[in-house]
Amino acid sequence: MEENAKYNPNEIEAKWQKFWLEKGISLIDKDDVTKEKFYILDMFPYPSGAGLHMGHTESYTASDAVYRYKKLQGFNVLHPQGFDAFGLPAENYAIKTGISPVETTKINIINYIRQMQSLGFAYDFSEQAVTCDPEYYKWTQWIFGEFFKQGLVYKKTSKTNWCPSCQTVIANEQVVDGKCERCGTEIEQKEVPSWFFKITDFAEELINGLDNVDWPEYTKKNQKNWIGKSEGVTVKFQIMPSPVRSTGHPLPSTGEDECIEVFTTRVDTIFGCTYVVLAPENELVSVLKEQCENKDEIEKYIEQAKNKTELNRMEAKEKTGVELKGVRAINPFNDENVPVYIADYVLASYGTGAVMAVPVHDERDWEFADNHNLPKKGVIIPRPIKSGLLIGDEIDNVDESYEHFDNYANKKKDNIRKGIEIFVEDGTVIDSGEFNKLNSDEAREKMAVWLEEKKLGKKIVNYRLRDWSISRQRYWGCPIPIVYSPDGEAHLVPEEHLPWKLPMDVDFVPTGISPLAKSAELKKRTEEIFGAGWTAEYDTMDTFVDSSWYFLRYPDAHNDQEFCSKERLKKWLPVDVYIGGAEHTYMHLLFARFFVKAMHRIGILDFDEPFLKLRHQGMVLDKEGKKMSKSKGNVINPDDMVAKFGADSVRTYMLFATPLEDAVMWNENNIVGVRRFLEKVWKLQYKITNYKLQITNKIQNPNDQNKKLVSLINKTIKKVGEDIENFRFNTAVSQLMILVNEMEKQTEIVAADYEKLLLLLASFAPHIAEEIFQKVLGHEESIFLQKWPEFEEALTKDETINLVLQVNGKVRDMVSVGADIAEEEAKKIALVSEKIQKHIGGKEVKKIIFVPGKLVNIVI
RNA sequence: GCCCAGAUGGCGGAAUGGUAUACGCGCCAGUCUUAGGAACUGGUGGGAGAAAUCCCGUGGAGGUUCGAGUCCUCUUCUGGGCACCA
Repeated sequence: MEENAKYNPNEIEAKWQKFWLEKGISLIDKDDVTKEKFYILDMFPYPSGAGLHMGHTESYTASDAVYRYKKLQGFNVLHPQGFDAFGLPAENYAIKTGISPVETTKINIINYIRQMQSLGFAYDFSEQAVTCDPEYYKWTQWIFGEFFKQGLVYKKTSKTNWCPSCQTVIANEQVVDGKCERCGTEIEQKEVPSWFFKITDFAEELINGLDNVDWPEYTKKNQKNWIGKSEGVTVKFQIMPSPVRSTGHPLPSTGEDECIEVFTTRVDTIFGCTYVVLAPENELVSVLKEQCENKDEIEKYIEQAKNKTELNRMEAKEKTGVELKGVRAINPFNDENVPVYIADYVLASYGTGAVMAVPVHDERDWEFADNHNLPKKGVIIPRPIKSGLLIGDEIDNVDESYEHFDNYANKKKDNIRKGIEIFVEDGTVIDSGEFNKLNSDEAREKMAVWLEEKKLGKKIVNYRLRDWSISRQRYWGCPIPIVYSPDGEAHLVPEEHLPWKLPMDVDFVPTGISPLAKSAELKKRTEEIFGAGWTAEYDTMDTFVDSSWYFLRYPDAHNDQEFCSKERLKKWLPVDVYIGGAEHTYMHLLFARFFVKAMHRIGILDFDEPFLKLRHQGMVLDKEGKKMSKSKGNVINPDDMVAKFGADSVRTYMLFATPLEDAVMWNENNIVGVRRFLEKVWKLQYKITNYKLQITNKIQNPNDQNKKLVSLINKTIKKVGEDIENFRFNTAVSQLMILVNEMEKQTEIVAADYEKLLLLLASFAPHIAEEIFQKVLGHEESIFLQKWPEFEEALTKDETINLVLQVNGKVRDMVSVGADIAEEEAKKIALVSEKIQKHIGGKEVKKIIFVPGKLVNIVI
C-alpha cells in the first residue's frame, strides 16, 4: 500500500460495480427458508428518454441503504426493480419520430439500468417487471379477466373527461386543475363508452384498511378524503303545483311517489330550508319543466350547463340557476312549501342530484340565496358556553340562557335566527318543533328515525370516490382482453389466448379512434380465433392498471403458469417497506390497494393490504429551492454528479442533506462536506496498527485512552442501526462523521474498529467500504456477505456525565460526576456550588428537582 | 374557501418535556505553501463587558410546568394538496 494513494472514486466504483455484477452479490435465493424474508420496494420508474432524475436517485438511495442494512442483519432481502413502460410519452415520441415505442422503451430501459448501476444500486435485475413485456401484461390481462368474471368490471357510456390533445379519455383522478395531467390541455366533456373497475364497491374496505398499515398520517388522511365518505339522509319533498301558477291548466296528477328526493348531511338544519335545488341533469327536471311557465328559460339553462365542462362549472364565480316556476316542494317536517330551482352548482353525480338549501347554514346556499333574493332562516345557534362547560343541554329556554352571556353572543344568536349571519357549524337546534334544544348530532339522529318511520327518507352513506375508468384510446398500453361477437356482445378472451398481444402494424397518429382499430393483424387474429364478424376491443388500459399489481410479480417474474407461484406469494408478500413520492398519495396507492382487496375478495390473495409500511421521499429542488424543470434549465443529471463527485458522495449527500421526507435542495457546494468525510475515512487506513491484525468482535485491551473511542463505537453501531430502521439517514450519517472525527484524533486505530466503521458506512457508501474492506483489510469476500456489527448496551453509556445545575430552570453550573449519581449526593453537590449559592442569594429553597443522569433544579 | 405539513444561527439541519443550535456548508484566524488551492488546528447565535460573568434568544401572543423548540389555545406567514361532495 502506497502511503499517498489517493481516494479515487471513479476508479474504485466502476471496479466494484463490475465485481458485484460478476459475483452476483445482489442475486438472492427466493426460496431460501433459512433466513427471514424482507421485501423492500421502490416505485418503479417510467423509462423516459431523459433518464433517471434526482428524485429517483434520492428514494432509490434510501431503499438501497435499507436493503444493504437488512442484508447485513441477516435477512433474505428482496429488492427488485422494474419499469412502468407503457404510457403516452413513448407514443408521442413515436408520433413525432416514427420510431416504435418498443424500440425507444428498450433503449431507455438499458440506459436506466446503466444509471442505477453507476449509482451502486443493488437491484436483482434477473427478475424484473416490465409492464410492456407480453410476459408481464399477460397477467395484467388475466387479472382483468378474473375481475370481469366476478362482475367487478363493467362497460358503460358516460360523460367523461376528454383530452382533445391526447385524443383520449382520462379519469377524474387524472384531471389536474381541469387540465390533462400529462399534457396540460384543457379537458372537455364527451360521451364515450368505457370499461370501469368497480372500485366504489371497496370504498369502506379502502377506508378501514388504513388502520392496519404503518403509513404517514397525512397520506392516510388524504386517502380518506379522496374516498370522501359522508353519512347523511335522503328526504322526500313532495311536489305540489305552484299557487302562483298562471296558465290556469290543472297540473298533471302527481301520485304520492312524485317527490324530489334530496341528500343532506345536515338534516338538523331542515327547518331552515327555504328552497330546493336540482342538478340540471336530474331526470325529474325533464318531467317537471313541462308544467312550468318558463319552460324555455329552463331548457336554455340546461343546454348551457350541458356544454360547460365540469371545470367551468366549478370555476364559475357566480352561482347561477333558474326557478322552476310552477313547481313547489313541501318540506315534510313543517309542511312549508318552498320554491324549486335548477342550478349547476349541484352535481348530478353526487348524492341524489338534489339538495335542500339552507342558506344560513351552508355557504353555497347562502351565496345562491343572495343572488336570487331568497329568504334565509337560521335554526342552529352556537351552544351557550359558560366557564368552559357546555350547558346547552341543561337549559329549558334557549332565549333565557343567553341572558347570562355577553351581548356579542346574544347578538350573534339573533342574527343567525333572522338570517343576517351565516353559521355552518354544529350547535343547538331552535325553531324546529319537537326537535328544539337538541344538539345538532342528536337532532340528526332523531330526525333520521322520524323520516324512516314515516317512510319519507332514510339514512345513507355517500362516497366521493367514483368507479375507475380504465379505457384509453391509445396504442402504447395493455390491450383490453375483450372481443365482441357479431351481435356486439362483449366476451372475455379465454386464458389460452393470453397474452392478447398488442399488434405491431399500427399507425400511431391520433384521430380520436383507437389506433388498434386500424390494425389488420388484430382483425385477422380475432377472426381466426373467434370467427368471421368478431371484432376486438380497440382500447388499451390506463397505465395505472399495470402498476397496480407489479409488486406481486417480482418474487416470481419468469413464471408463465401463474402471475406468481402460491409459495412465493406466501413467502414474500405483502411488501414490508415501500418508498416513493408523495405525489402518489392518491391514485397509485389507492388503485394498488383496490387491486389487492379485489384479488383478496376473489380468493386469489390471502392478504388485503399490499404495503405494510410506506415512506415518502421529498422533492429534489435546485439550490434556490425551485422545482427542476426542462423549461427552467435547472435540471440536474445524476450522471454528471456521479462523474464529478463519485457515486458514494452523491448517495451519502442525498441522505445527509435533509430528512428523507423533506425537500432536498441540491447544492453542489455542500457535497464537498460528505466528500471530505469519505476522504477522511479513506485516510484512516494509514493509522491502522497492523493491516494483518486478526479481526475479532472483542475489544482489544481497552485502556483509559481508547475508552472514549470504544464507547463511541458502541453508540454509533446502535444509533446508525436505529436511524436506518426509522428512515433517519441524515442523523445516521452525522453520527458516522462524529466517529470518524474521533478516530482521526487517535494516533493509531485497530483494524477491528476500522472494520466496524466500514460495515456501518457500507449501506450509504458501498464502493469505498468494499474497496477498503478487501484491499486494505485483506478480506477475500464481499463486505456485503458479512454481519452487521454488534454493540454492548453497557458500553453505549458514559461513565461520567456533566450534571447540570439549575436555579429556577436556568443553567447556572455544571459538574462532572458519575453517571449513576444518587439523588441525595447530587442535591448536596448542587447546594455547595458557589455559583448556585450566588443565585440562591440566601433565599428559601422551596423545592429541589432531580432528574437522574441529567440535572438538579433548585426552585426558590 | 377547505384539508395537510411546516416555521430553530449567514445556509442545510440536530435536539425521549431537562445544557438549544449536534453534524455539515460558509465565514474568521493560524500552520504549511513562491503564490493560489488543498490539507490540518482553533474560533464562529445576538447584545453588554478588559475579564469573570450577565442579559436576550427556536415566526408572534397567551397558557400548563420546577423546567417548553417540544404540550394546550389563539394568531401570522410559507409550502403542498383539494376544490361547489349538500
